[in-house]
Amino acid sequence: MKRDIPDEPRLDGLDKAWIERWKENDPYRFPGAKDRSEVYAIDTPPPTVSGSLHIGHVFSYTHTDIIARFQRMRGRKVFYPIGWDDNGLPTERRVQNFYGVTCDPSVPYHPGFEPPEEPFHPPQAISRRNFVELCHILTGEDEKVFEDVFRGLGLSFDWSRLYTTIGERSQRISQKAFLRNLARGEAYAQDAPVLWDTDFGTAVAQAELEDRERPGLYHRVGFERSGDDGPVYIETTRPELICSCVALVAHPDDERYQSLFGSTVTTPVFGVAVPVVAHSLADPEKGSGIAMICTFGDTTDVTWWRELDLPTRTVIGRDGRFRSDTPEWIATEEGRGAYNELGGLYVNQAKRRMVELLTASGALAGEPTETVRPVKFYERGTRPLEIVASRQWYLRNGGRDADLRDELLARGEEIDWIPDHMRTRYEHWVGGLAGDWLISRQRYFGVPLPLWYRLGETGKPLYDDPIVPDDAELPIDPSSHVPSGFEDSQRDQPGGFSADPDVMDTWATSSLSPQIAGEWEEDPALFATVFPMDLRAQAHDIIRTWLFSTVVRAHHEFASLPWSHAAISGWILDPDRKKMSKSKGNVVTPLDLFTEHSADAMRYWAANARPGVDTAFDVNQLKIGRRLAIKILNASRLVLGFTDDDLAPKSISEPIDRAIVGTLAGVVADTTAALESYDYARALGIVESAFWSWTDDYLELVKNRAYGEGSDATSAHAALQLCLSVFLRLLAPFLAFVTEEVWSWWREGSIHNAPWPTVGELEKHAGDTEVLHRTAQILSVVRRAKSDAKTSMRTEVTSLRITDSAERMSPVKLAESDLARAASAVSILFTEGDAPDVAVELATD
RNA sequence: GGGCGCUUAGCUCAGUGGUAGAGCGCUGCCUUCACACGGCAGAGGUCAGUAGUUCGAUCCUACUAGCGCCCA
Repeated sequence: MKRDIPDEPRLDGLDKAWIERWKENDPYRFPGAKDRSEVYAIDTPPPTVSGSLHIGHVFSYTHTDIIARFQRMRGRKVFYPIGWDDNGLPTERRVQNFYGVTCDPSVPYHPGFEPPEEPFHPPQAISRRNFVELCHILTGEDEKVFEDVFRGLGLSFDWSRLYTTIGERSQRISQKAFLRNLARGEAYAQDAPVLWDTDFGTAVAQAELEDRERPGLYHRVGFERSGDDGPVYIETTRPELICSCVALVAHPDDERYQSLFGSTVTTPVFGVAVPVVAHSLADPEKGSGIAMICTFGDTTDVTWWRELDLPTRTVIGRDGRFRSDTPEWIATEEGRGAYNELGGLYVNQAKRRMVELLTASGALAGEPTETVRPVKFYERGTRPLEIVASRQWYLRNGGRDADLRDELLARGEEIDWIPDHMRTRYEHWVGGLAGDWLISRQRYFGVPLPLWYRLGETGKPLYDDPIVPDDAELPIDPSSHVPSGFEDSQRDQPGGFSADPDVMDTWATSSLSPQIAGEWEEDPALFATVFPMDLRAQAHDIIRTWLFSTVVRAHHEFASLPWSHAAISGWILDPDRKKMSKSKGNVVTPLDLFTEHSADAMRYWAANARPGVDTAFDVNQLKIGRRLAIKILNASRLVLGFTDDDLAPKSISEPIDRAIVGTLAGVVADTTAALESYDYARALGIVESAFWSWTDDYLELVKNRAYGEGSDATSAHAALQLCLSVFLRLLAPFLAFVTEEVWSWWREGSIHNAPWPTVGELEKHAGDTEVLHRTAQILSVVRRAKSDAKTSMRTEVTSLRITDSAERMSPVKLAESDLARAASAVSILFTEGDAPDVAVELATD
C-alpha cells in the first residue's frame, strides 16, 4: 500500500477530521454478542446537562474511555453507552433563571408560548406544561454542547444508544422498577416529618443534605415552673419555635434536672404547659444542658418526637411561613395574641418578632450570645431546610432495617473497588443511614409516580390502596392518563380518583442506568449479554448517591450487584488545590483548551492522574501531552519514510534490532498488566518513557543504517515498522487521535479496532536486550562529552575507547557500526579491563 | 468530634525495608538530512516532624502538625 504521509505532519486540525470520520465509520458501535463473556459493559454517569461542563468531566470520562478502548482492542465487545441526566431540580432551576419564569400549576396552559429572548423581570408564572416544554427546549440545547465536548474529547461511546433520564424509555423503566418495588413492599408511603426546602418547595433526601456552618444567637429563655421555684432556663438559637414546643429535655443522668423530670413547665409568652422529659441525646455540655423540643427545629427534634411519643405541633408551612391561623394548643388570650403577630411571617421575620415578645415579657435572660453551629441545607439550596410533616414515598435502603443494611454492606464487600479504600466511603455511608430513601419530589420536570388514589365519598384520597397501571401502559402521567375502570370526568371528584401529584427524585431514575442502557425487559437478549455490567466509573463525591442507589435497585430487583468493578476518579482542583466551583469563579472550561492544546493533550493530562487521586489542574501537563503527540507524528514520518514496503518481522536480523523487539515485549507485558488492573496512569508512564527511549536512543542508533540499502537496512526497516505498530497500539487508548491518524497512513481500518499487542507476537523476533541497553549507555557518555565540550552532537569523535569486561563488551560489539555512526566516531577501540571506562576524544575543529 | 486520603526537587507527581526518581521549570550547549511544536546535557532533595521496630526506615508502627474530602 502506498503510504500517504504528509510532508509536515501537524497536530492542528487532526481532532476535527477524526471526529467527523468517527461519526461516519462508527468504530465504537456495540457489535452485539451471543454470550455475556464476550462483552465488556460499562455503566457511565449520565452527566447533569444543566450543570456546567468543566475539566472535571474531561478528567473522569477520559479515565473510563481509556479502559473502554483497551478492552475493545483486546477483543471484548465493548458496551459503552452514554445518557444525559436532564430531569430534575437542577434543570428546573436553570430554566427558572435562564428564562425568568416560575412554574405555577394553577396557571392554565398557554399553547403559543414562546421562550423569551431575555429573562422576564420580574419572573413570570407559567403553567406546568409550558414550564416542562421550556425544560425540554433548554436541555436539548445543553445536550448539544455536551455531545460536542464529549466527541471532541474522543470518548468512544456508542452514540446510537444515547438516552436521557427524562426520555420515554427511562420513564417507562423507572416507573416499572418503582411498581415492582411497590409490589414487593420495598417502596412505601408514609406521613412523617421530612426535610423540606422552602425555596424549591420540595422534600429532599438524606443523601442530598449538607451541613453548613452558620452564625446564630443563643437566647437564654425562661420556662415557668409551678410553685415558687424560679424559671428553668434553656438556650436556643430558634426562639421563634417556642410556639411549637412540645417538651423540655435533659440527659437522664444530669444531676441538675433530676427533680424536674416528670414535672410540667409553661412556655413563655404562649403559656402552654409542656412536660420535662429525659433522653440520652440531650447534651449536658451544650447551653444549660436542658433543651426545648419543637416540632420541628432539627432532626434531633424528630428523633425525640418519635422516641418519646410527643404530640405534633407544627407551625411552619411548606412555603416557609408561619401558619396564619392560630394553633389550637395555644389557649391563653395573651398567647393567642402573640401568635397572631407571628402568623404569615417567614422564619427570620418571626424570629425577630419573637425576640421582641420575649423581651417584653421578661422571659429573655441577658443578651443573646453569638455562636456558630452546623445547619442543614439542601446541597443545591440557599436557605436552611425546615422540617415539615408530609406524606412522601420511600424506598427501603437499609436505613431502618438492620438486615437489609447488612445485605447492602455485603454488596459493598463484593464490589472490586479501584482504588480499594473507596470501599470505606460506601461502608460509612450505608452504616450511617438514618432512614429510608425519600424518593418523591414536589416538582414538575421528572418521572411521575405512576399512581392514582380512589377518592372517598367526601373526596378524601384513600391512600392505603393506590391504583397502579399495567406495565403495558407505561410510561404514564397520572395527571393526564385515566386509570382503567374510570372516566376522565371522575378525576378529583368524590368517589372518583386523583393522581399522585409528585415526581420521583432524579436519582430514582439514574440509579437504573444499567437497566435503562441495557434495555431491561425490552431487549432481553441484549440485557442478558450486558448485565450485570463489568464497570461502574464515577467520581468519589457521588458514592453515597448514584453508586449506592444503583446497588440498592439491583439488589431489590435482581438480588445481584449491578456491576463487578467500581473505578473511582478523583476531582480536579484548581492550581491552588481548591475544589473548583462556579461560585468561586475558578472553573476551567474545556473547549478553549481543546483548541489550544489538542484533545490528545487533554487525554494525556487526564490519564496521568492515578485512580481516585485528586489532581490540581496544570496547563504544563497539557503541553507535555501535546509534545508527545507531535513526537509521534514526526517519528512515524521518519519510520514510514524509509520504504513503502510492509516488511515481515522475520526480516529483523541485526542484534540491536532484535534487542529493541525484546525491550518492547517487556513494555507490552507491563503496560497490559497495568491496564488490566485499571492503573491507566502507570500504563501511560510505562509506554511514554519507552517511546521516548525508542526515539532518543534506538532511532538515533539505527537511522544511519536505515537510510542505506541491503539486508541490514531491511532489518532496521522491519524492526522500526514493528515497533511503530506496537507503540501506536499501546498509545491508542490514551492518544486516540494522533495514533489513529498515523495508523491511517499505512494501515486499513481504525486502530481502535486493531488487536492489542501481545508479548507472543514479539517474543519470537526478540534478541538480547543488553545489545541496545549497553550501546545506548555508551552513546550517552559520548553525548555528555560533547555537551561538556559545548560542541555540536555531530562533532567527530576521533577516538572512542571502551574498557570493560569481555562479557559486558560483547553486546556492544554486536552494534559497533551503528554506535560508531551515531556517535560520529572514526573508530571504536575495545579494551578488556577491570575498571570500566569510556574515553571520548573529540576532534578540535 | 469521628473516618478516609495526602505531605518526596522551585512546580506537578511516581516510587522502594538496602547509595532518591520522572516530567516541567531553571541553566548551558546544539539549526542535526523525522522533529526548534525539537534535541543533548547539567544543577537542584535532612523523602512534614518526633519517637519506636530493624543490622539498616522515605517505606513498617505510634504520636504530632498541616492540607483535602466525607460524615456527625
